[in-house]
Amino acid sequence: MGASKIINYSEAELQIAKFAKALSHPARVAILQLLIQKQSCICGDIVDELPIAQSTVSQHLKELKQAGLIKGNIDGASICYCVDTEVLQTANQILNNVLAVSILTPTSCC
Amino acid sequence: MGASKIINYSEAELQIAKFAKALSHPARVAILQLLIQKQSCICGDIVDELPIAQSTVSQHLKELKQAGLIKGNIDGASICYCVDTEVLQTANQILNNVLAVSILTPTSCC
DNA sequence: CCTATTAATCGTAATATTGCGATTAATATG
DNA sequence: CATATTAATCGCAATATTACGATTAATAGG
Repeated sequence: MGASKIINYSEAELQIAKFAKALSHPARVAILQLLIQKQSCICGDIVDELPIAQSTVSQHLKELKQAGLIKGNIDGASICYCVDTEVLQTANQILNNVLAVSILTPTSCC
Repeated sequence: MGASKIINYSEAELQIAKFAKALSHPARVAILQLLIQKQSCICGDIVDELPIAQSTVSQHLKELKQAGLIKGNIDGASICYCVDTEVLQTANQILNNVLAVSILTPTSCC
């Protein structure tokens, strides 16, 4: 079955998987980077910057939004997207927590 | 098409996407955590710890291995898996680099 | 040599993702 | 009001992922 089994995963595990999934496609990483690099929010400029169709970009933005990584504000006819800094920091922290143990104990055995 | 378009993504973008994809499933996050928590490498114990079939666990391990996050050493009949600490640190650093700009500029606009 | 044990791989089915064109809804502008 | 512009959504096709049982290959132990 394609669906992931409904198993008792911890909140942290689910959170990490959710954030990771959002970043699991280079196009979404590129979009996120664009949103970060531009100081002010860019809107549909992403379509011009990347060689991807408008509908596809919109879909990727939707996924980034659902993962909570970005926010969108209506601004006239266009929509202004930008990064949710707090969420990004939180995501980074959760990941750091998971990796922390491994960083503390350099080489385990292999 | 399900395949991602072959587009000029940067090395960093592709790396992040690759690592993120490896962590984009809670089962793989759980497996990675198990490998980190146990000081010594555990082998097939993962199957006992998680409510997932052996073949499925093997598949997840393969993906973590292909992403370069874990290593596997043959140890008799069983195989000893463990985390590649250096790679994890590198992955974390690359991610931090991407998020750094966003953390420096707190709220952009929305 | 025979038999467990361990873990990879194969085959298959169900579902998810990706990508795009076309359409739609909403706001701006003349 | 008519018309552009912007971005979401729908529908579809191609492909990827997930999960599992069954099988296979390899080693350990008697």
